[in-house]
Amino acid sequence: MNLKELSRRLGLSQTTVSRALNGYSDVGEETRRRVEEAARALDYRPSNTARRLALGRTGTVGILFPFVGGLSIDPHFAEFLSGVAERVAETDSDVAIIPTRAQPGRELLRPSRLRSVDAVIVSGPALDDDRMASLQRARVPFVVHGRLRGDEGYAFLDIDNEGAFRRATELLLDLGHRRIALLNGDIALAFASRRKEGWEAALAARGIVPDHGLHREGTMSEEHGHAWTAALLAAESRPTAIICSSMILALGCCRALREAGLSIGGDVSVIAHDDGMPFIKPQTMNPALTTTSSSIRLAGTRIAEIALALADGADAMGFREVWPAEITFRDSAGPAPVGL
Amino acid sequence: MNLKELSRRLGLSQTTVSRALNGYSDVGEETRRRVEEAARALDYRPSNTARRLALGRTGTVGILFPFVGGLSIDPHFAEFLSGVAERVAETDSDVAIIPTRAQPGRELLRPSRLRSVDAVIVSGPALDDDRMASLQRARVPFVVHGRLRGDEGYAFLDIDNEGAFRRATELLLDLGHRRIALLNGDIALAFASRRKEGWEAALAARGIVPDHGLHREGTMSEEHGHAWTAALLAAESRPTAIICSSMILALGCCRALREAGLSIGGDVSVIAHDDGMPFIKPQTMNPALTTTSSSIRLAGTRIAEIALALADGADAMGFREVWPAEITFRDSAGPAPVGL
DNA sequence: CTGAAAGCGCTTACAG
DNA sequence: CTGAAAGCGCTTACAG
Repeated sequence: MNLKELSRRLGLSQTTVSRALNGYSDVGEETRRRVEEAARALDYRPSNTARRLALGRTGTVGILFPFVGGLSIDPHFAEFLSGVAERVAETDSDVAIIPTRAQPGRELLRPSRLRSVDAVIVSGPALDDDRMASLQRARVPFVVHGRLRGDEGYAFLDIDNEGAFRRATELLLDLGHRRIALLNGDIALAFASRRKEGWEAALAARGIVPDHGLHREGTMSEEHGHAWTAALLAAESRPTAIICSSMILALGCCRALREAGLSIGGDVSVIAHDDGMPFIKPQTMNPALTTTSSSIRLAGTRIAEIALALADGADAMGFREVWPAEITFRDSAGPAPVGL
Repeated sequence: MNLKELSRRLGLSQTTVSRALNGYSDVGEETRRRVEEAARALDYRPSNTARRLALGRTGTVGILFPFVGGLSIDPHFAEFLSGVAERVAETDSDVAIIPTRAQPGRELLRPSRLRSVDAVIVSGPALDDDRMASLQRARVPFVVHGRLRGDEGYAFLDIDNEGAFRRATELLLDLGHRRIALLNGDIALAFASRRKEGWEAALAARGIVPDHGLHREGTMSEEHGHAWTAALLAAESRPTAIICSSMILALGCCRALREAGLSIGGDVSVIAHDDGMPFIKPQTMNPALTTTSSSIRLAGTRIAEIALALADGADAMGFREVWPAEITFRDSAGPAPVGL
């Protein structure tokens, strides 16, 4: 059942039927009713493809995976994607996943893919990320989740990673900690780099030279959280506090602390960044975890909104948002143990 | 730059240019070369939309979220999705995410979405799932990850959930355990239901009446793993072994056991189902976890292949696969403690 | 308020 | 080996 057939049966022109179905005001009340009824009865559904061709819009928003480790959708990205998908589903558009390989220099973005898309969401930019440049060259509207140093003329939504980790570090310094470790995400990624800067800035402000042995970075897995913590504890001079860039790292970190017989919040304080993932919650840990937090899912829905607006021709420069992270004090952060 | 313009510049017909670009054999060698060169030089990229309209294919594979808790992409589904996306990316097709609401009876599948899709992947079917029926009515080719009871005439790929959990239970029975708990996924979902059956069957075969107080079900979160285990330990007659339907549940389960001062593999044995998610690995746990395992990512790539084949008109009845799960014995499963 | 017609940018029988 | 033309199924000035 297509438009031609439907209008033939109704004895109306395609024009009128199309206008009736699309809610134009200049269609007779009675006519509209007849058309809508017939469409329902005959189970007519317009072809999206034809619609898109006629409208000059593809009706899809593309989403690029985080740059590094690009082949797996990690839980953080999954939650972000949920937010994006939920918001886009409220419209007539689709979300298309555009996997990109991590090999630098190799055709990261199949240009043909970009033709199927009205706007693109770039997730997890790396410090030397060239995807934004490619997109600009291809003149595809895009918005970045995160941002690079100079945040060069594109739309972005980022959280204040530097500020969040600076404040977390300050909080620990205020509690008397001096050896504060940071278990970070892949340092090639922009967010991890900023978090490191926040940590360094807070230490430097108190005249402490950051000990780079206390900074670990890589994939944010439970395994890494565990291994890095175990290694830090084995070193000659162990940290009294550990900041984790994700709840998953924190899980592994806490496991290592418990295995070492150390009390969390007593012997070693822990602060974790909480992206608001529903399946691991800081408040149900034991002890409850002090966190910096920001909903990555909400970021997804907002970014989807921005992408949709860009697809509609909005100016990218109108969307440059930095969200603050919230600090929540719970039991896992306590005073530095005395006598160290 | 479109086909019309490109062919005008080349002084050729659209027909010839199109055929040259699409690798038809009946184009002059010299002509093909000229066309390809010009296309590159002028950065010509065909419109996917127009292509799709002409070909009568949408060039996209849709994927439906797991039925329950449909709004969030949980880590298991994310890993599955990674496999799907990776495989589909090798073709010219796109993956479109089609979120469905969990409210039963409400327009779960916006029919208009199904028009944008050549084939659909249904993930996480529920026992009373009506999406398959909808898809059959709409005559959209689809493949299900999982299956329902009667596996009614559709393509599916499932793992042997019943067998895996039966064998896990048997293994524990062989070690002398009698009170074996099962921390399960949402029992409304087909996979959880089958796992429960496997557990019951193994117990029944040894003349043990399944104690339904030892069966817990719901979202597979760390929090639930912890809370359920804590509750089981608080009961008058605690289990000596616990089977977890996912590594995330196992994480919470082990945390509760450690908090209770119980040794894993000694006081209480643990077996977990491992979907092969890269960020939580059973072999790096302490002790290493005994598992039933099957790569959910591999299932994703295979399911994508099936969906692609169905889009090409393959017969759905040719794809009915049940994959076995592998059992790996590690340290978390030991003999039942004596004197209980 | 309604319709005839052109156009979106491709593919592909069909003819030469 | 190449081209003129129809067709995919919509939308939308434009005319009446």
